Amino acid sequence: MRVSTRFSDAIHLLAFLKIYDQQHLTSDLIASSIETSPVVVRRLMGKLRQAGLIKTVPGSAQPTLAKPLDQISLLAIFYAVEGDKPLFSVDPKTNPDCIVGGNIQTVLRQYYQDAQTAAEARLAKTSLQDIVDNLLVEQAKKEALS
Amino acid sequence: MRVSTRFSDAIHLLAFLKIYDQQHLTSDLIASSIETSPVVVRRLMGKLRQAGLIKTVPGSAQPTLAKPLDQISLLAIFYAVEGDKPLFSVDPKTNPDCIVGGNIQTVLRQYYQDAQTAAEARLAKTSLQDIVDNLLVEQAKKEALS
DNA sequence: ACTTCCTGTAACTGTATTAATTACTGTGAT
DNA sequence: ATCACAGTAATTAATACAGTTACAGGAAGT
Repeated sequence: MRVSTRFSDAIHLLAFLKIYDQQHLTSDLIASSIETSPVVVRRLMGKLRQAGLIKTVPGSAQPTLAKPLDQISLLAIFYAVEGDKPLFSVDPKTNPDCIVGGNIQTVLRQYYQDAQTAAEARLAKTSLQDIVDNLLVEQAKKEALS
Repeated sequence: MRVSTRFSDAIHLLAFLKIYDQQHLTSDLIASSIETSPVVVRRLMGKLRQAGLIKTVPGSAQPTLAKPLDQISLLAIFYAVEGDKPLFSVDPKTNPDCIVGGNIQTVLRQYYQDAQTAAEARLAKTSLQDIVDNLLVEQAKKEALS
């Protein structure tokens, strides 16, 4: 397994909402920053809205963040777009008549959960505020060099 | 992102080598425990051999672990079969003329690396010895109930 | 009110990844 | 010498994503 770019794109989208906070923010404009299609953006916004991270009004081009930046963690975004799917997947069916095949799922699940929890704890420590701060720092570095 | 069942299957395979340590261990027999095809097993064994975790001799049905159980960590197995691929992937190309699009990869890579490292640290703490021990405990539980 | 722009979704397509299958070469064991 | 098996390439099949098209309905400007 492997996490799709949905997670990255969702973070991108939310940061974009903050940094380009203006009246007219269409899915087309956001899509041009992510370099994807507006439909993908709208689908992402659907998930983020369901998770209570943004507010949108159909027809109006005015999506807004539903919470302060520092109260949106990367983990919340991860759950919003990747949901329940575990990072590590166990083989759903193995030979039950074998000491290994009959018990491996039970055993692995526990260790996999530990590993995933460790990663999630790290994601929980970072907020959108950190991301936006870093984006602006990186941008300033570039401008200083040009 | 998401880790394929290769990782689980590789752990399964190695545990099987230990628990059914006998003269005649064909890829067919191992495959019947994982419930996959013998070719998949041989491919997995190829990667595990390259990583120095097992020893095999073509033609002989006698794969063996190359190290003591407690010196094979889940992380070593993970690297052997999943290698370089990161858990979280960043969108390879976003709009460079945008504050977000032009800097998001740099920023995310850092936080993604932290999260992955946290997960890997957890995998490093668990050895095949732990897995085999747990498999036998689970098996004993089952037998106690029957 | 009417027109235009936009969102929210469904349906379909293209593509990449993974596992399964087939087939072959070459080594080991008897 | 024969049989069993490993190693590996090539093909097929299944699945998951992202991209595209299409359209119904809401919002905004005139």
